[in-house]
Formats: sequence, C-alpha cells, structure tokens
Amino acid sequence: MGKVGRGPSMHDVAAVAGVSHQTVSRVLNGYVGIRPETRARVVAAIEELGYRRNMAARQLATGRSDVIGVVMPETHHFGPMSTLYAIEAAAKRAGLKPLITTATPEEGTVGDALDFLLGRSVDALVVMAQQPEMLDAVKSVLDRLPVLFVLTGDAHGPRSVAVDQRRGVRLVVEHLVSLGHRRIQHIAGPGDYLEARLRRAALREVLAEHGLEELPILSGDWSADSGYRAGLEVDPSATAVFAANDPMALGAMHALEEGGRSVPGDVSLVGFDDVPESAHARPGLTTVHQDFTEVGLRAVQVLMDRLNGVPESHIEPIEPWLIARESSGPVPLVADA
Amino acid sequence: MGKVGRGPSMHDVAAVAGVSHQTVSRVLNGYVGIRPETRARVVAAIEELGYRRNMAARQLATGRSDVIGVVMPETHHFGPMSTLYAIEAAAKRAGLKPLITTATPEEGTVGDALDFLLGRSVDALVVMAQQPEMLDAVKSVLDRLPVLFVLTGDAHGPRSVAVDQRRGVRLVVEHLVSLGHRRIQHIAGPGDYLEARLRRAALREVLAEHGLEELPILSGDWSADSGYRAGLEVDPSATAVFAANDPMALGAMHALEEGGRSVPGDVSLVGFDDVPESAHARPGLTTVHQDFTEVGLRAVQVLMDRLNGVPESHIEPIEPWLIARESSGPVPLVADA
DNA sequence: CCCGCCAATGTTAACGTCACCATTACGGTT
DNA sequence: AACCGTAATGGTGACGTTAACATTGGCGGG
Repeated sequence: MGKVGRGPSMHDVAAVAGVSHQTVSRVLNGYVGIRPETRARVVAAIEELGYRRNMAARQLATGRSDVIGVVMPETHHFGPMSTLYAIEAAAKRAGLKPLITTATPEEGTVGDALDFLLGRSVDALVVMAQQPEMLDAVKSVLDRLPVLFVLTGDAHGPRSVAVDQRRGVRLVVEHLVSLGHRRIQHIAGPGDYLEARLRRAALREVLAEHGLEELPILSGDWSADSGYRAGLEVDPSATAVFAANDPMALGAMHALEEGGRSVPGDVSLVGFDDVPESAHARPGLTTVHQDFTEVGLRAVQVLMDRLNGVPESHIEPIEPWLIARESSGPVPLVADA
Repeated sequence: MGKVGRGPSMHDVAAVAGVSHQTVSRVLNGYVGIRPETRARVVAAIEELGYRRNMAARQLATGRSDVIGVVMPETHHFGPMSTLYAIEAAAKRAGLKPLITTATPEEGTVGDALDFLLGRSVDALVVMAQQPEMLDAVKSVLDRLPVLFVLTGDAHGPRSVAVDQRRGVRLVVEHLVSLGHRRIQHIAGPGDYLEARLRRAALREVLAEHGLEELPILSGDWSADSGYRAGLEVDPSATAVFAANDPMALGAMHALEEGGRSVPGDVSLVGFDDVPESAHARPGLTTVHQDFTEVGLRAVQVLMDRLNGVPESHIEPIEPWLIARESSGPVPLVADA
C-alpha cells in the first residue's frame, strides 16, 4: 500500500502565522478572546496551507466526535435508502454527521461494522436491522452508547423507531374487505426479514378477525422479478392480492395481466411502501405509504435526546396511510365458484 | 451534549492479560513472534473487556486508514445508489472501508464534505459529481491524495470512471431509426446534471448524423412525476420518445396512454438506466442498461492502483447495451402528416 | 562456563489535537 | 510607585495507538 503523505498540522499553521498552535486551535474553535488581527493572520495561514483539522487527533483528545454511526443493510431497497437519506438530512441539521457502514445477517459482519464505527468513536448508533440475527450482535454495546433501532418493523420499546406495520396491514385488509373481497392472497417478503414476518403475521391476524380464509402464502425476495414469479402462482380463486412491497406488486401485476387476468377487473392488487413509480403504473397501484422521512427525523431527534441525557421513554410508532389508486376495485360479480 | 464514556484501551487489556500494551498491539496486528499462551491470554482479556481498537489513535499513529472517502449526491436515485452499493462491495473485498458523505452543488457543501473526509484521513477519494459545480471544489485536494470521479457522465481523462453515454444514446437512436422512426422527441434530465447535458448533446449529434430533425426538448427532474408531466407535452407529430432515464420514461408512458396514444402502437418509448421495474412495466420498457456494478468495481480497482503507486493511465469507458422490450416498435403506418 | 544470538516481550517517543494552567503586557487603583 | 486584574497568548501533558529500539531469558557452541 502506498504511503500517504500527511497534510499540514496546526504547528505548521502556527509557524506561518507566527503564533502558537494553541492560538490556532482557539481560532478554529471560535474562542472569543483573540485579537482580530491575530485571528486574521491565522485564517490567512490556514488558507495558504490548505490546512484541514485532523479529526482523528481531535477525537483522540476530546473523546467525542459529533458523529452518529449508521448500520445499513446491504441492499438498495427503497425503504432503507429513503430512511438513510432522511437520517442524513436530519442529522446534518442537528449538527451531527452520519458515518455509514453496511452489514448483513451473516456471522461476523455486524461485529465488523460495530468495530468500524465504535473504533471511530461515534457518539451514538442507528441500526437498521431488518433481520433478527443483526439485533443480537448489537446487544454488547447497548450500555456503551445510545443505540436506536430503525426499520425493525416493530416497536422494540424505547429503543426503536418504526412504522406501525400492523396498522398498515389492517388498512389494506379493511380496504379490500370494504370492496367485497373475501379471498385475499399474500405475496410475502423473505422469511428472514422482520418486516416480512410482521406483515405476514399481522395479515393472518386481521384475516382471522374478519373470519376470512387464509390462502397459501406466496413469497418473494422483495424484487419485482420475484413478484412476477409469485404472480404466476396466484390462486385462481383469489380476488385480491396483497404484496408485501411495491416492486413485488408491480411484478405480480405484470404476471397477472400476462396470464389474462385484468387488474382490478379480475383481481385487485395492493402493495406496500408507495414507491414513486407506483403512481404511474397502469393501473395505478393501491399501496400503503410509509413515511420514511418521519422515521429518519424521529430517529435523530430521539438520539439527540439520549445524548443530552433525556431519559428513555416510549416512542410512538409512526402511522402509515393507505393510498387508494386504480389497482384495487370491487370484487368481480361473476366470481365465487 | 452528553459526555460519552470511553471504552477500555490497550492498557486496560494489557493489565488484565498481564502483558505490556505493545504485546496487545502485536496480537491485534497479527505478529508472528508471540507465544501461543500469551496470545491466548490477550485474546481472552480482549473478549472479557469487550475491547475495540480505537481507530482515531491508530490513524494518528500510522497516518493511514485504509478508508476511502465517497462523496455522494444527496439523492436516492437508482444510478448513484447502485454505484455506491457496488463500490462498497468492491472496497470491502479489497480490504478498504468506504466512508460516505453527501454533498450538493450548493456553495460550501462540497467543502464541508471534504473537511469531513480528509479530517478523517481517508487514503483516497471517490467523488460522484453529477453537477459541474461539485467538480471545482474538489480541485484543491487533487494533489494531496488519489481522487477518482464517477458518474460524471463523461470520461475525464485518467481520473474518471464512466459509462459511455454517447454510445448509449447512439444505441437508442439507431434502434429507433432501424424501426423507421424519424421524429424522435427527447425528455431530458435537469440541465445542471452533467449526465443530462451529455445525453442531450449526444442525441443532438447523432440525430444530425442521421439527418433527422430535432424536436423541441422537454425536460424533467429525473422523477416519474416529472416524466408524466413532460409526457403530456409530447409533440403530436413525434413517433418516438427518448427519456433520459427510466422513471421519467415510465411517467411519460402513463401520460401518453392516458392521452389516448398507445405505446408502442402510436408512439415508441425508450428509457435509460434499466431499473428493475422497467422489465415489468406494460409494455416492457426498452432501455439502455448501464452496468453500475462494473463502474464500482473499476473505480475501486483504479484507486487501489493509485494507492500502490501505479502511474495514472487512460481508463476505458464502460460500454452500455440496449435492452429492447415492447415499448418500442415500428413506426405507425398511418402517420407522417 | 561464558559468550552471543534469537525469540519473546517491554519501554519510550512520536502522531495532532484539546484542556488546563502559566505567562506576559498593559491599564487602572490605591 | 507598587499592586492587581484582565485580556491575549504560550507551554505542557494527556488521549490510544504504532514504530523503533531496548531488554530479558534461554540455549547451543566453542
């Protein structure tokens, strides 16, 4: 590996400005008691040398960094990405910098991610853990710094910011039931995802509440392709399909229409997530909107509270809402064999 | 802000294991000349204390970090996200860790991003600069560490990894021309994006080559919504529309069909990017596939070369390819008013 | 039996910053 | 004139790690 030359240090700046390094430090940290002329000399020297403060040294000296670590899943799905984006924006406004790294449920990768982040003295942690294995590995640092779970699909007491999945599923079922549907089939996400499990379990519950039969559960891997494949298997007696996310729903829509079943004429279709393209599918996809921006905002806010010593308290789940478009309609008159 | 307690240090581990801190360091860095028994004691002590190496101190001492800084645009579009994902994966395999931060073309944000990254002693930099303003701000560090531009849309000599945009546009036009189209309208991306400009300019060129008339250029902001709006304005005489990315194409498809023009019966439609959903649109969207994985891979590889002192050399642009689906077809027989 | 050498470990001094305390210089009090 | 206070700046040690050199303790050869 090539050796990388170091940039100029405070001492270099101090030498050029003809002051002590400490004065440079004071200028950088916005101390008040500095003669304007001295400050100007220092600023000029900084400019001249292209000096940038060495954060490693600063962290070493102060023990804190104003950086929050973010553990992301190794995907580029809409949900995690939108949340990341929201966290980044909210953190920036709060004067914090996110330090992002990825991990998978595979043995060891979460540990690596934590090594990376804690080794860089992050002040707090946001963990997007969509798989339960990832939660376990984080336990060891819970008492070392504030940790917040996000997108686990479920509220985990005072440590988790989440959209109310149960509520979202209920909205879907009630919407479909109000349209007369009684045979609703589910295209679930991968079984190792907490969110997928949760939506699946919630669906089961709500169907039972309404006294509806459960059809065999199809499943995919969140991708449109997998939704397409699942869509080919949709039960002939099903009058509605609920896919666990929008891309799978769009894939299923493709498969259904290709198979000669019109949406929503023969089968109603509902997704989950409200990706921007869903509004422009034909027919427009009925779906559940999850406010990821709010998730990110809330997460940063809670973390700031923790950092400021506000005691842990209950975190309200975030309410999703239904967006009814054209892909869901009344149950076909002919049906019910 | 709450004070964050420090974790255990090498000295603590050394005390527990009954050795010197240096021996702990040697164990951590995989030195060979350590008695197995001693090593075991150290490992046990590390385990017991939950010790994690302080990277700030390590960086301070070594001057290097095996971290590459990544400057991302503040968006979650498919292209940048896919590339980021690919870079992350490739870097991990190469033993490097990406340190990601975002910037916008706004005054100062690129500087902030560089402060953040350089302050953490990154060994190299990947800049996803989609807007020219972002390029300028980076110039000041070009001689301090290896810098690689990505997604600038164009090859910038030995410092840029990019998909050959000109080639992609040519593929689209030749595809359409071979189907008999002569009136091709463009839905461009935002004018401040290099990629948008480049595709637009390339289109102009290739149209001229074929002696084709230029229709008024519509434009959007990359989003499906903006594509929809642009789609409402498509020239009645146009027999083909080329959108600068897939989401805009999908939006336009919506608008066209809503306006009673069938795709591809009345108007052919071609996108750019090949997002996964495009395969499942109805009709399936003809588009240009950009291999972002290859971009990420190549980027990391070039950076490794630079770090190892391999001299700068020409970087081949990456070849895109056309994916012909159902949204493009022969020019309608009736037409040509 | 002593010397030297190697293998295994310990000691000390950086790295660049901030926190803390010390030192000036200067004007105003007594 | 001696004193004090304050505003501005300087000097010294952490912080936790690595690098370079120093120190042990055995063991084999002359």
